[in-house]
Amino acid sequence: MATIADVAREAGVARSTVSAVLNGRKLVMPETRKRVEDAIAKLDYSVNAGARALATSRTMTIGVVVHFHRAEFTPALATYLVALSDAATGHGYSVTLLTDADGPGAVRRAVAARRVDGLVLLDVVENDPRLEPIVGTGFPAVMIGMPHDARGIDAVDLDFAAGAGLLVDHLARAGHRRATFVRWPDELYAAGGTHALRFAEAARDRAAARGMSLDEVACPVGPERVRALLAERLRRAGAPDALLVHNDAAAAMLPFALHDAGLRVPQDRSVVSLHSAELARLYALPFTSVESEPDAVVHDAVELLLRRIGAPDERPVARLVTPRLVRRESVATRR
Amino acid sequence: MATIADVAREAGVARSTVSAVLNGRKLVMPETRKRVEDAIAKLDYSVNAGARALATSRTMTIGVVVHFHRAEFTPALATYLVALSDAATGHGYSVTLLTDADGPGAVRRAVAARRVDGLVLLDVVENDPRLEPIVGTGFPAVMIGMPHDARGIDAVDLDFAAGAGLLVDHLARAGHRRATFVRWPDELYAAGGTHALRFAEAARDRAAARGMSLDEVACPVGPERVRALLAERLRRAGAPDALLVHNDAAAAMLPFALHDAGLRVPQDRSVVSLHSAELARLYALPFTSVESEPDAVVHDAVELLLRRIGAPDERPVARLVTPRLVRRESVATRR
DNA sequence: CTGAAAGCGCTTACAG
DNA sequence: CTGAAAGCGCTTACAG
Repeated sequence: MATIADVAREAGVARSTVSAVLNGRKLVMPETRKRVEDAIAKLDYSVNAGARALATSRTMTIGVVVHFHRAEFTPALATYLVALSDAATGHGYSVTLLTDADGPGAVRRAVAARRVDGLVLLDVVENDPRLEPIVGTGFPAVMIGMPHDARGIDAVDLDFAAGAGLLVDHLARAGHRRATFVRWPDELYAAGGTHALRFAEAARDRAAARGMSLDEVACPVGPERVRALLAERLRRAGAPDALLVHNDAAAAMLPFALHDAGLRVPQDRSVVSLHSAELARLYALPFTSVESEPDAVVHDAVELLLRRIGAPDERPVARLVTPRLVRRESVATRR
Repeated sequence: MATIADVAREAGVARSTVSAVLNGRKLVMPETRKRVEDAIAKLDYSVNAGARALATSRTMTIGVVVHFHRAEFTPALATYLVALSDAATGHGYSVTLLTDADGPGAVRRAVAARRVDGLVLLDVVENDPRLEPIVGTGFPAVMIGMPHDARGIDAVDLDFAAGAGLLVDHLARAGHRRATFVRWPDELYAAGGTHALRFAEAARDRAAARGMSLDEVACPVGPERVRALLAERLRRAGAPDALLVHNDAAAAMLPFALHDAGLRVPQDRSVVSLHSAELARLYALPFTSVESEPDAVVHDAVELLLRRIGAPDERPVARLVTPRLVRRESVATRR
């Protein structure tokens, strides 16, 4: 493998001159530059990333910290990882995966070994143990998720409250005065799933403001149980003819539960939902909905992180991604 | 951040002695070792991974190359990525993500910049363009997937032929003489999805050997279309009362198609399937099946890759992971 | 505008 | 068993 010394020799210049044309720092005579570029091409030279990192104290890599529970069951994770890698590559950064059964250990080791210039933490929840190693250190990091106390760390997330507002408004404008709010199980709210809390609070507030009443159903985990529960609720006499859904498992099973109950959308039931974009694709969900915005969220996260790497001492930032309503004709107008 | 020089000073020894206790290469007097270890603890010292990499020419990181098409639609990808990262971490390696809309570009750059010691290529297909940058270079790599021509690169995959054998045998032993073989669309076989080919060929051979006849149905893409097609085939007069499935979309929709057709499993239809483990969990599939073995496949891939990094010149290896039959009472005995 | 020198934080022969 | 020195492949002041 050719080194910068080989290139310098081939071009008949000093190594520092090669370095100068490599990273465009200094002005180099066009003719000299040409000689260097020819030598680089001839020798098929590439900068050794590790050597550059040692000299600059910049690894040009970011670590993405996957929540250890997340690995279990998550069609969305890959989308975020690939999007992160693409976004980072666009800025000349690499992405290294930080996973660990033991949670904060992977973060601590990566930071200590100076393997990464910054961190992206996926799916941050309240009191997330992965924050421990970096809180107070000023190490550049950005959370995807929005815990109540950001502890001085930058954060990006979809604006779940605004999403709830869009969906409730959509039902209200269609004339619905009552809706079943199919939501996550209570444990999730208790465990600090802040997106769930933000959605639920906003949904209740907006519904109240709109004079709409909400029947809440906390859905369990597991496709079969969800399907059975939903079918039972749908069949109940006097059930509202609109559904507001914030629960991926429920959204996925809802078409089948509706089928089980012999109900058509939108003729018999209007449905709106907030769920992950991957879920919508995987199950071809036919509902008017607000979807997660992995590309936008990741784009902002990388942008914030790189800014933070460049300016570690600026005030922490929280950024909410504006949700969009995707219309799919699952809401009928009521008189 | 403390350096090895700080530790040496603190312990009153030479840097090389610190290095020796760090990587246990040389014998160090117990008392000296203790002084060094105390200094390390006191200064909270960690080796700078980049500096070590420069000195040893070993980055201790492996690149995982994600097929650019895969990002689109794949609940299984995250499982493989997390499993890879866990397995690599267990051997002291990091994992960096190599994605690129332009396919081989990411591989070429990572190798040229000496960012990685080796590569894991996920979901390799026939004539995979990601192989181009490394074929013939001897750069350590292992494919997950088993193209017809391995081009000198190590490969690991589930033994799809053996999986087909297990499933056909299971139906045959239960007395079935005919089955509908629900398979992938023709395009997939044409495009070089070698797992599909290996399964199909083995299924036909084994069925013939068992005196079982197979009605083949190539399933299209898209949940709704799959569901409709399956329901139609299931209702047909004289349709076989057993199904052999190798198509994830079809497996996912089959419970619903059976429901649409008013058929019960196993009373009306026996079903066996080979599909991804993630799919089985996500949809709670109730079929006796052979599932992908992400943990075993990834374990073997990492093992082969590390061996290859240590011995670049040994002959290429192909390893098949033995499939297991998971019984779920979806097959009834016929007389 | 160009080049010689020092340094980034390690490891590894090689003397002692 | 321990230590001084050279080197890994870069970048960056600093002279010229």
